[in-house]
Amino acid sequence: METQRPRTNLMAVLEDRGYRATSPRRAVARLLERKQKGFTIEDISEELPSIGKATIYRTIKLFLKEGVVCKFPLMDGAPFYCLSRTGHRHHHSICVQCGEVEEFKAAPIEKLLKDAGADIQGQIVDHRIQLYVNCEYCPIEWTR
Amino acid sequence: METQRPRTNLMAVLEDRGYRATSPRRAVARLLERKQKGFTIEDISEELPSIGKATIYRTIKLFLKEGVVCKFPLMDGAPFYCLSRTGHRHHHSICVQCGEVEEFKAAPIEKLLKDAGADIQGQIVDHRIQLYVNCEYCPIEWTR
DNA sequence: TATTTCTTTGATACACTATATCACTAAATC
DNA sequence: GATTTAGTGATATAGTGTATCAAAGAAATA
Repeated sequence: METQRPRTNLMAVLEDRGYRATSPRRAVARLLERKQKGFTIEDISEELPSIGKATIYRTIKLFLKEGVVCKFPLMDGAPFYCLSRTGHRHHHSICVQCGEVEEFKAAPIEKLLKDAGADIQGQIVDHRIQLYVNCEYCPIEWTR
Repeated sequence: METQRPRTNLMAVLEDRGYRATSPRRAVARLLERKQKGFTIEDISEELPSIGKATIYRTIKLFLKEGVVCKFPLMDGAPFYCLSRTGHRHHHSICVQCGEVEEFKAAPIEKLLKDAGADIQGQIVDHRIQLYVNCEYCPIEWTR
């Protein structure tokens, strides 16, 4: 049996990859593991004021490289991060009100777009999809 | 009959919207109208060195607001711009080698994702799709 | 066309996200 | 415990973009 949201042991990932287990990394890892929603670097930095910002950036970037954290733009382009729960290729739906992030998988993009009748020239190398949503727990705001 | 790539009269768009026809704006408009590919702010600034950078940013932002220019991130997140040829809702495929940008339309995202079997929670408010491709005129590089 | 009004410009300072540098610290290894 | 080497924090710097504000110049009016 598995919980609905399996959480990676972030520190273990780094140690497995040969990185050192330092206390700043442990602190960031612990904090991220408790995150239920997406976050900004500023969020992390404010919650761990004793850790240098450069280290926050470096540590998040490390997690990003190791595939346990994802980065994507909000609607206004501002960078936003979240824990990757599956590790597999996926996309994100971000609640524009509360910052909750859900992962979703879709058919391979080529098939998806072909089925949709899109006419793509050339060979697809990579792709990005972001969905901005009102999550099921947030009242819908029609101000946009 | 229409050419394959109808080009907007950018200056006319601004004048129709009540903005003043200044010479920096005319210069940017003329330059953009000749662009066959995507571009960065730096590109424009280098090609129009006598125009202040703030004005370049302001003018591109104006075109963005009026819907005749699009902005999106490259694979590394760097901002990239292109002329909008259709004006309608669409997505972009960007050649990772030459910067050529093609617009494509797809079925409404809800249908597209539903057909693909994606399980989306909540109400979709907005979405972004970027395809990174090798365009038909660029040799495929397998270095990635 | 001269005058007035009000938008726009360019220079500059600043904000924000992120990386580079480098002396110092602290893990891991010997 | 000493040595080696990776990592840290402070700071400077880079890149993208906006705020400010005096000066310039469109457009409107007389």
